[in-house]
Amino acid sequence: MRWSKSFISTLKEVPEKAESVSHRLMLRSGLIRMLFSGAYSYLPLGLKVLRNIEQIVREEMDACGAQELLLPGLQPQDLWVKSGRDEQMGQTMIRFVDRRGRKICLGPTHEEVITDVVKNQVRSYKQLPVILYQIQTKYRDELRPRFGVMRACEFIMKDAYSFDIDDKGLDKNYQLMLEAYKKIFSRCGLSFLTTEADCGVMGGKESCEFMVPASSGEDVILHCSKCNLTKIKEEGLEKCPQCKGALEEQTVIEVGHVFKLGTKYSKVSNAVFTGADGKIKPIVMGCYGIGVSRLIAAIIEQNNDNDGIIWPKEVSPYDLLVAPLNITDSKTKEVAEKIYKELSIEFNVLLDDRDERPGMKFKDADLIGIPLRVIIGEKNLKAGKVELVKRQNKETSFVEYDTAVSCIKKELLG
RNA sequence: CGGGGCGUAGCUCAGUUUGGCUAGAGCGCUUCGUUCGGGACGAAGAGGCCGACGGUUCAAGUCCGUCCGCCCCGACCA
Repeated sequence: MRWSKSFISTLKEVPEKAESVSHRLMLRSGLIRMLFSGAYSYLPLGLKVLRNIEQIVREEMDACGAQELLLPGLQPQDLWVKSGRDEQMGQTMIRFVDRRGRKICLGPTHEEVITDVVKNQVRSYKQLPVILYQIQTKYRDELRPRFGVMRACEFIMKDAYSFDIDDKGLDKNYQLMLEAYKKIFSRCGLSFLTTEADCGVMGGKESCEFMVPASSGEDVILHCSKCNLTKIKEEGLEKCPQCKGALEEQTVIEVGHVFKLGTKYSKVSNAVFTGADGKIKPIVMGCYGIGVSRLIAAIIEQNNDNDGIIWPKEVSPYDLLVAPLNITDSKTKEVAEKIYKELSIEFNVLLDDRDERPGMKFKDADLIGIPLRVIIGEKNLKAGKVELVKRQNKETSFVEYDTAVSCIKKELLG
């Protein structure tokens, strides 16, 4: 992509309304724009990041045997009345009546719908176990949307559901998902903690949350550095209940939550199967969520400096930024174009071909945070060299420009 | 929904206390020139229903009322 033709628009000044680091940087680097409180447009750069995260999620889900499907965002309110969650959801669920007088809602989550789908397909124990997942927009009329995409009324979630014949099968799939989640968050460049959690309106008997330590987090956990116990903050709790060690508070962002649901939903909607023994039993379920859009904010919270975002390799909107400092110099342009064209075959490359001053290019490059950049300047070119800079630590190296392509390739693959 | 803050150019903000001629600055944008390794400089331009509606007044960005929107804290939240 050529910057001069792209829809990238950066902001020099800090938007006053954005308080959290990630929200500010998302606005400044042109990832998102607000439509109204709680609803955000993803601009091309932001969408690239979103797609990269989705890709990681898909790969890890597929790797553990989960199959992707897509459920409707529109749901009959009736399903929620049956599961007993209609009242529980309260005003968080967006409801309306359609022209035929049908009571509809915009899905805040999909346990009811997936259970309905599965119960109509599964008859026998031979069809189990199965794990299904989707990546989809959820709608929640939040009491208080905040911090940009951190808590929005419309957001993207990966939700997976496992279906087993018994608790033993559920335990196995639950464990499988825990491991997949760890891989996903690691690939996203996050350091995270897991904590036992309350099942809340989901119901079920066991649940685990994935928490990303960050100053703008909405939750607070207590961590014992002695025995590594981590739990949601409770009033009155001063010493570690396990080893009596000191507890530290840490604000965190919840990026994932997994639940052992058991038979809560299968019982009410009669999702049953015939076992090997000929007996009819309810399907044993688990559900597993990741806040995909929220992950972008969490990643930025943990990967930034005063100059801007520092994208982890796998989620970065581009692999490489090619920055010719003076586009009107023919040699500079020629070398930049050559590097750009040759590397674009294999990688996502952004070419800053704007006729702008170097200072502006450096500032923008730092802000949008592409992990690696190659700077082509007249002085170095005269010595036959171009400059490679890593965004992470601004580490700089010089390479001969006729071998630049292979050097960069090596760097990108390494 | 309770408490607090704020709405003036694309962005950041003056101006409102004490009403007064044609509403300002910086950045950004357009054109020209000089520049060119960390958000340059000069010149000339474009860009505003001062959130909306109603009231007070000879006169409202400024005072009063209602509404809308945005941000923060709280309650709430897979």
